[in-house]
Amino acid sequence: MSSRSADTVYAALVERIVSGSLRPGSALYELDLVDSFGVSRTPIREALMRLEQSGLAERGPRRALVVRRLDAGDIAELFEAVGEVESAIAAMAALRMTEFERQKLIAVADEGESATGDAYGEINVRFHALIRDGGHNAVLAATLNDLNLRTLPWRAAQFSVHEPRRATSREEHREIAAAILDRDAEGAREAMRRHIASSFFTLSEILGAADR
Amino acid sequence: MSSRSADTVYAALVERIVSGSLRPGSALYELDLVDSFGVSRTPIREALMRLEQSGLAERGPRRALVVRRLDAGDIAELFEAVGEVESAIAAMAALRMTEFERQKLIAVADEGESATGDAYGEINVRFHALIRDGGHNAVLAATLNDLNLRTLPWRAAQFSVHEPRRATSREEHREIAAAILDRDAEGAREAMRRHIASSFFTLSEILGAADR
DNA sequence: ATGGATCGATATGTATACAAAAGCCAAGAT
DNA sequence: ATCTTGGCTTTTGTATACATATCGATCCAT
Repeated sequence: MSSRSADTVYAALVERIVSGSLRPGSALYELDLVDSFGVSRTPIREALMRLEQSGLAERGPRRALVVRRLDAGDIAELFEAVGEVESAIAAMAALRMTEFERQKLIAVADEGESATGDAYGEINVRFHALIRDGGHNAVLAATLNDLNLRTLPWRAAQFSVHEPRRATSREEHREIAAAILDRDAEGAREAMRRHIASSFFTLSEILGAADR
Repeated sequence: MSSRSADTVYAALVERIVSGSLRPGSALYELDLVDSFGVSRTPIREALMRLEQSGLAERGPRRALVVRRLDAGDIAELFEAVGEVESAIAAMAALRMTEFERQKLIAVADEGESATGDAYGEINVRFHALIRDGGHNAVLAATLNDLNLRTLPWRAAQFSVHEPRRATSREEHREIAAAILDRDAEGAREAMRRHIASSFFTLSEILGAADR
C-alpha cells in the first residue's frame, strides 16, 4: 500500500474525472480539495500537478486547474495518436511475442468469443494489455498507457451503452490476433489501426447522439 | 517571463542533465538543491516531480531522486519509440502539409545542403520541427517532444563529435523530404524510420568507443 | 452614465517547522 | 566472528503561515 496522501488524492481525482463525476471545465481549487480530502495543501498540490502532467487537467484563469475540456478535434487527434502508437506496438508484437505470449493471446481471444456484458469489457482490457506487453518496448508501452488514460473519460461507458459494437469489436480482435499469430507485422498494424478508428467512430456516434 | 522558481529550477536541472554536468546516478537531494538554488524546498520538490515525470530521473533508495541511468537496452527502446512516433508523424505530414509548409521544408532542406558545423545542427532541429508540426496532430507532436527530451543527454555532442555522420544525415534528410513532397506517406515513414535508426547506430558506435 | 483606477477578496506561490520512515553504524549477545 | 537489535542520522512527507498576483467590484471623476 502506498502511504502517500498524494497518491490517494491523485487516484481519487482520476477516478472522478474518468467516471464523469468531475465534468470537464470543473475548477479544482486547492482549498476545496483540502476540505474534501482532509489533508493539507502540499499533497493536494502534488496530485494536481500530476493531473496536469497526465493531460486530464489544465491551467485556467488565475492559474487554477480545471478539468480539461476537449473539443471534437482534440478527441480525434487523441484517438489518432493512440491508433498510431498502438498499431506500431502491434506490428512489433507480431514479430516479437514469445510462444508463451502467443498462447495467452489465443486463450484471451477464445474467451472473448463467448463473453458478454461487463465480462467482455474486462477481456478487452486484457487483450490490449497482452499486445502492449508483447511489443517488448517499455517506452512505447508507457506512452500508450499515458495516452489511453486521457481517452478513458470518453470510453468508460462505451461497451455497456452500445451493444452492437461488441460484435464488431470481436471481429476486429479476431483479425488483429490472426495477423499477430501469423507474424504479419504490417497486417497487425493495419488491423489495429482500423480497430482504434472503428472504436473512435462508434464513440463519435454515441457522443453526437448524447449531444455531450 | 515565468516568475515561478519551480520553472527556473526545472529548466536548470534539465540543462545540467542534458549537458552531462549531472551524470546518471547522481542523487538529487532536496536540501542540497535548496542550498545551490537559494529557494525553499517547495519549488525544488515541484521541479523534481516534473523531472521524474519526464523520465530524466527516477526514485532510488529512500525515495531519493537520482538521475536516470539507462543501459544499452533502455536506450535502444527509447530510440525505437522515437522512430515509431516520428515516422508515423512523417507519414501524416506527407499527406497533410500545406503548400506553405512544403515550401518551408524545401527551403530548410536546401539550407542543409551547404551548412556545416553547429549550423547544421540547428538546421537539423528545424527540419525535424517542420515535420513534427506538419503532421498536424498536437498530441503526437507533444509525445515526440517528451521522448526526444530523454534522448538529448545522449545526442548532445553527436554532430560535432562524429563528422562523417553529417553527410549520411544529409542524404537521409533528402530521402525524407522527397517522400513527403511526393505525398508518399509510407515512403516518408520508412525513410524517417531508417533515419532515426541510422542516427542511433552512429550514436552506439560513439558511446561504445567512449566506453561511457 | 460611463470609463478607469483602486481596493479588497481569493487563489496560488513560497518558506519553514514538524513528523515519520528508512538506512547505517555500533554494540552486544550468541 | 557474525548476526541482530537499538538508536541515531538523514531524508522525504505533511502541515501551515506568510507573500504575491489576479480578478472583480465599487467608487470617483469626467
